[in-house]
Amino acid sequence: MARPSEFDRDEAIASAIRVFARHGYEAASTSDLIEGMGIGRQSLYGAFGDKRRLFLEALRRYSDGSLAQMSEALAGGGPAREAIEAALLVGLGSSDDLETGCLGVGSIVEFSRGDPEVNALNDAAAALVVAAFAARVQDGIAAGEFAPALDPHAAGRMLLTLRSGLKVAARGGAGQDELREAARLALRGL
Amino acid sequence: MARPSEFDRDEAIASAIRVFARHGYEAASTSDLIEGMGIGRQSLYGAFGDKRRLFLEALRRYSDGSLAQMSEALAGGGPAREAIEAALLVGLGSSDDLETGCLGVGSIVEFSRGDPEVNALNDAAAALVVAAFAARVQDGIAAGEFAPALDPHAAGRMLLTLRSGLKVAARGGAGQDELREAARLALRGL
DNA sequence: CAGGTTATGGACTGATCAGTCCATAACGAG
DNA sequence: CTCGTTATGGACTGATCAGTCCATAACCTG
Repeated sequence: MARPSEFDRDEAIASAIRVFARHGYEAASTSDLIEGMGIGRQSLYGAFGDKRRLFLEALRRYSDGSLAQMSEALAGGGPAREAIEAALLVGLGSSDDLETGCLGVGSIVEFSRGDPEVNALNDAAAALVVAAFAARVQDGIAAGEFAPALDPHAAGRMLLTLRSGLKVAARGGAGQDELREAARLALRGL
Repeated sequence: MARPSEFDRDEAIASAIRVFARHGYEAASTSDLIEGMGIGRQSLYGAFGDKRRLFLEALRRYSDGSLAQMSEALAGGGPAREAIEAALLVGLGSSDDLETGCLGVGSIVEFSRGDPEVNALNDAAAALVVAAFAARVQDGIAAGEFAPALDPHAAGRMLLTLRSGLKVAARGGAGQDELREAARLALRGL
């Protein structure tokens, strides 16, 4: 056969996610990526195509991981309100770790609606997050925690919007306590 | 004396705000700025120093204008809830106008806490917005609209976070109706 | 009208960008 | 051990970047 890769593809993408999350797409140079991923230039192009395709793969994987974290939080057994609060706050990146950022929010802010493939990834991810929130809201209504008149899907969209705001606040330096208090206050409406 | 400028400085900055809001700081080239502002290269450097100082001036002016818009909405005579909802939604950029963006959120996402001067501008702007929200919340408590136990300052921070989320949603393509519904739902907690 | 001053536009610069080329290295199959 | 195949690293390319230089144009004061 042939010479095998010297790097682990999953680890390399995880590193690329960090680089893109820190700098954004445009401002992350291929040299940043090579250094951050610990691979050679030709390996990057051979394994991932080009910077854009690497970014799309990183965005897809980031969204998958983020949804998994939130789903796990939402699956918690306690009251719906507490599970939703936990899902809102999971993986935000504390003030200890100022280098992290959200690839989803970052790509929306950077590209707006200008890139069809980014749109498709973000739209799909948003639909899944909204659905996950909506399902837990529905549970809460059934359990008598929330008002019966509440529209679960609309509540889900509000919670996604709120989470975007929390991510911006976290990236802007807000501490864990401020974020939690903001989440709690907004959740009082459910 | 000397030859006078052929362009209006305020209009040029307003144009620069549009260019930076659309592309972000890094991705806005000096050629984009020159074209968007309708001035020559040397005029840009002569009048504004360099790209970075132009950006800082644009960010300052954008924040001033944004605060003015929100203050005007908050000063509306009706119920506090309606004024706050209006302030949350003002100037978000509808789906008709997909080119606009928020320089404040954009700079937080792009720079995180990495640029001290950007930090200072954004921190000052955030404090003013939070204070404006908090004052109107206080009014609402006094008028019996909101729960007396509500902490106005914490509510103000939540509203700023919510507004950031709404801006991300707007940039991601959300329509005016979705944005309003999300704002209303989150406001039910006050 | 003349002279000092500032604005303007176009050519230019060194640096950096994403992406390619190519010689070489490392592997499995025979 | 040898050969075909794939991975790797370093040099390289044309394009674009932010910012500068300079000759010229336009204005106000005297």
